[in-house]
Formats: sequence, structure tokens, C-alpha cells
Amino acid sequence: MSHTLGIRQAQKQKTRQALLDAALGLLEEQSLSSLGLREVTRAVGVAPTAFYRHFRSTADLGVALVEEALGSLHPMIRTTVSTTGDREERVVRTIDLIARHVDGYPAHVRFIARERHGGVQPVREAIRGQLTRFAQEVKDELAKDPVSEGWSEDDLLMLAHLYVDQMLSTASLFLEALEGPEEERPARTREVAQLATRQMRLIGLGRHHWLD
Amino acid sequence: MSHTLGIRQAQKQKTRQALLDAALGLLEEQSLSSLGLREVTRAVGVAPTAFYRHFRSTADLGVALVEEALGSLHPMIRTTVSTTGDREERVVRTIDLIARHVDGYPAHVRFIARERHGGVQPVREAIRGQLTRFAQEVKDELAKDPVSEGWSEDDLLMLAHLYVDQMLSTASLFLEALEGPEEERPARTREVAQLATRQMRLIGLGRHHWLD
DNA sequence: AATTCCAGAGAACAGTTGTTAACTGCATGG
DNA sequence: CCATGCAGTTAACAACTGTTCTCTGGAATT
Repeated sequence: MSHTLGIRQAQKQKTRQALLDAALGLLEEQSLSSLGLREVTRAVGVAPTAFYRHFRSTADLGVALVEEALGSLHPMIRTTVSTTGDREERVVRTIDLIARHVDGYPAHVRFIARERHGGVQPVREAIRGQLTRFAQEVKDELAKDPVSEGWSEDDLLMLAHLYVDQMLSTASLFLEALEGPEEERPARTREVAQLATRQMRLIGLGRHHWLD
Repeated sequence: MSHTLGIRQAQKQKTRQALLDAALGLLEEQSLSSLGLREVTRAVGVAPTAFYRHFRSTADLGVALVEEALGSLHPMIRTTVSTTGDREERVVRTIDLIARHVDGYPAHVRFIARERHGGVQPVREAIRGQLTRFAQEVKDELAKDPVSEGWSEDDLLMLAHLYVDQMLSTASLFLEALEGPEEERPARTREVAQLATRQMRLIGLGRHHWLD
């Protein structure tokens, strides 16, 4: 299916990716709304005008970054929620998976957390769209669980949103631990994991008694 | 107690407040990290250099805004959590109070939501400090409730953080409803209130069965 | 082999930025 | 009443920004 693209297209995609990577790096210490196009091209080592061959503006680049950061996450979410096993075990595995993801893609996580409520409207909307999709998918998985018998669609979606928010908040806490002083890192990471685990457990308890 | 300050100090505080207000306005469509000092002074109608009489930098101004947005909120939080009455009634009253606050100070709410994970470290830390204080205060109020008998300090704090996060997330949703198209506003506001109410209710359920 | 296409370079533009220095005028305290 | 303090002004600076137009070299097409 996938056609091997020519030297030309390949080189273009390479610089495009370089721009995205450079931007993600620069966004560690600032917000998208203050990211300059010249700043990005300088970091890559291309002329400022080359930027326009790939993006209309930095806002446009931001939307592309949302796709990169969240687009490939859907299968992971689905499998996470639907993994079998003990209730407690599932919670622990989910938290662990979040921790692993933050470890593997810290810049992506920071970008999403930062720009979700950031100053660039199209990016905010792109993130909101992806998170809504996540909530829908989580809802679909929750619906399969026998615990969800008798639940209304609205209530399932309500719970799904709560889970999605909780996951994001947890990811952000893991990131803070990762960025803090190195010697405190293991301890802080454990603390965050424990906090998140108990919060998820409490939400799970609420879920089981919802229909009382 | 409060000494009536001279004409001089009064005028100074007046421009200082004007700078804060102008900044808050400008931050509706951008992040703090892209807010320029000249931009702020221009909006107020003073010379750029006058800025330095009040703040070292825009980051410094940001920290002052955190104080303004969250500093006066502590008594409200305390009384909210500790209000008596039916369990369901308390939830509804809390959500209503959040909605009222967002209505009264939308720019403050947006600022906090935006800069909590924003690109300016000192501001992030100032917000984190205030939210930690909130969590502590919520914990203290929760501890007084007979439902909390047998709870460990850690678990109380865990729940308090969950409540604080939930409040912030709800405030942000109310804000989105407020900023959306005018004709959808009442409906969206009702939907958000209903969603938030059920999420709080579910967390409350988890709380009641925590020690099972 | 000749032609078209197009990613990236280069130069120039008007405007913007933060920061400095020296100033002015007025409220303040002696 | 007079000298001091200090909020705010004015002017100038080097550095930076996004965007335009023109150009070039080499891959792609014929």
C-alpha cells in the first residue's frame, strides 16, 4: 500500500520532522504563543522562509504537534482500559503505563498539558477534539464491562471524562517528578504513583456503588 | 489599623492595578510567556519604562496576578467545603459556587488554568503553592467530618487533591461554556453543571466506601 | 535529453521588542 | 518653606520579529 516516496518528498518530510522536533524542544521553556518561526528555523539550521513550505504559521505547526503527540495514542488507551485481570491489578497497570509513556515522551506530555488551556485557539480545539475521542473510546470499553450494566450512556461518558482527566493530571505529576532534582526523582515518582493509584481506586469504588 | 496612604502611594497603586488589569485583559488571547511589557504599558497609556517602577519583568507581574486570582479565595474554599446540609445539597451548592465565581472573575480563572502548566516557571510554582494550600485547607475541613473517621492523613490529602483538581477542571469547563456562542450558553452551562455534579457525587460515593 | 517543478536560500522591509540613561514635576518630610 | 524622593517621561540603542519577492539547484516528468 505505502508507496516509497522519491528523494524529494523524503527530504521534505525530513525537514518537516526536524522543524517539529526543534519546536518541541524549544517549547520546554515557553508556550506556543511565544514561539517564533525564526527561532524554530534557526534551531534546525534552515532559512526562515523554508518554514512556509511546511506550515502556514506556528499555530499550524502546533496543530501538527497535537496530532503527533496524541494521534498515535488511541490503540494504547483502548488496550489499557480493556485489559483483563484483578481490579486492583488493572489500576496498577494503568498507572504504570502512564509512567512509562511520560518517561518515553516527556516533551509530548508537557506540550499537551501546557497547550490544552494555552493561548492558541486552534491548538486548544485540536487537543479538545482528541481528548473527546479518548473519552468516547474509554466509554465504549467501559460499556463492555459487566459492572456497567444498567448505566445510562450519559453516566458512562461522565465517568470516561473523569478517567481521561485523571490520566492527564497523573501524567503531568509524573512529568514534574521527572523534571525535579535528580536525587528526589525515584521517591517523588513513587509518591505520585501511590497518590494516583489511590485516587483511581477511590473513583473505582464510586463506580461500583453508583447504582445503589 | 489600615493607614490611609498619601496621594503618592495611592497613585502608584492605581497604576499598578491598571497594569495588572490590562495584562489580565491581554492574556485572554495569549499566554504570559508571549506577553510583552510594552504591550501592557501601551494598553494602560503610560511609558514603557514606568513598568519597572512596579515589576521587574512580566514574569514578576504574573506572580502578582496569581496572588490576586487565588489569594483571596481561601476563605471561600473553607466555607464551601464545611457548609452543613444534605450530602447531595452540598455538592449542588459547591458546583453553583464555582459557576458563580467563574461568572464573576472569568479572566482570573482563565489565567490560572492557562498558566498552571504554562511556560513561565515562577508563575507555575506560585500557582502550585496556592493549590497546595487549598488542598491542605480542604483536608482540614474533611478531617472534621465524621465520615473521615479512621482515615489516614495521607488518604485525606489524596482526596483533597482530587477535589481541588476536580474544582479547577469544572471551573475551566464553565469558562468554555461562557466563551462559546451566546445562544448555546445556558444549555452548555447546565450540561457542565450536571456533569460536574455527577462526577462529584461519584467521588463522594467512593469516599463513603473507602474503608470497606 | 530537455523541460518543468519546487524545497530551500538570500536579501530586504517595516515594526516590534527589552533595557539604558538622563530628565521633570510634584508630593512628602524636615 | 525648602530640599529630598520617586513615579512617570523622553529618547535612543541594538536586536529581533513575520512576511514579501526573487533566485537557484537538483529531482521529477516527458
